Amino acid sequence: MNELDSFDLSILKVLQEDSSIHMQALAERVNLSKTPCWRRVKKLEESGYIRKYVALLDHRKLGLSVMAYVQVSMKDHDLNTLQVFLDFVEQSPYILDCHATAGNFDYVMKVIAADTEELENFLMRELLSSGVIQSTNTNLILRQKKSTTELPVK
Amino acid sequence: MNELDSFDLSILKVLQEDSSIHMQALAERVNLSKTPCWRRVKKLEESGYIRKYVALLDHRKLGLSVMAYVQVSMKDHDLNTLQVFLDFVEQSPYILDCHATAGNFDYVMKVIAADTEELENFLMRELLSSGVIQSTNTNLILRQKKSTTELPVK
DNA sequence: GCTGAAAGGAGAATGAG
DNA sequence: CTCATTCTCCTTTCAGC
Repeated sequence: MNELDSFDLSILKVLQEDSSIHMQALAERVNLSKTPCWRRVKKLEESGYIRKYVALLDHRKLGLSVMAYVQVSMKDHDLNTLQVFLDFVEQSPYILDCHATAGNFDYVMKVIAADTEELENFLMRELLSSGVIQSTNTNLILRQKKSTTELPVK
Repeated sequence: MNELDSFDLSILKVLQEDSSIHMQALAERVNLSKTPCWRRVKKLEESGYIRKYVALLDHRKLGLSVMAYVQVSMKDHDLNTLQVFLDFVEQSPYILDCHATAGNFDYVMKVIAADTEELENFLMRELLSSGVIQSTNTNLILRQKKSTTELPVK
């Protein structure tokens, strides 16, 4: 699948807002009839434009009220140290995002926890005890103003 | 809906991984039969534990290869200035996240764009021209190591 | 390529035990 | 929760534009 036309883009837009929409309603919203609309969706799934369908949960209802950005500097930058760190990141459910950034620190992570105590425990017991971290800098998130999974399509 | 039991938590876990799963398969994975499983899902939707169902897209395939954290300081902190900024944030599709943080800056935003030029344009033309920003600090994301919408359930 | 219709089947939704 | 039933909608195939 090489290029997306405006129909494909419209479909992606709708689905990343609400994937529980029925094929019939989706078709109407993008001005197609059911069959071609369905075919396009399948194509977008197969070609990987649509990675997956997920349910988004309410973190507050789940008792996860503390979020923070944690900047991390590594002790060393050899492959082994890196791998230990990345394995840790992958495995930890508290870490929602982790990116290597240009700047003073090696990585920025977005972390979620039930409360500051759990966050503290995570940072001290789990993260630092992995042995590969030189220093961290934690910025608590005071208020979440916007958080979306919708990419700017079109 | 007050408390979630282990069945509910299992359901949430599965659905935030893959919401395209069929009710039958979901029921089997959480060791329930179809009907009670379906009833629990509906309850979780109605009570707001499940906020929405969405499709996650591949940002690279969509030509969005540049991401950055942009830290922002406001000129003033009166309600009006704040509102102008938040309206701008809400309205801009480039801004995926925006949080008020404890620290030197007022807000941290996660921004996505096609390339550095588009990012630059966004920052200079759109963000700064809103007139309420004092200063910004941009950290390009070099490599995305982990990015998940799955919350630590249970 | 698209539309429209139509058939079949799968799965969602409901009600009773 | 299980069972059984209803019913909606998905999915495919066909025709024709």
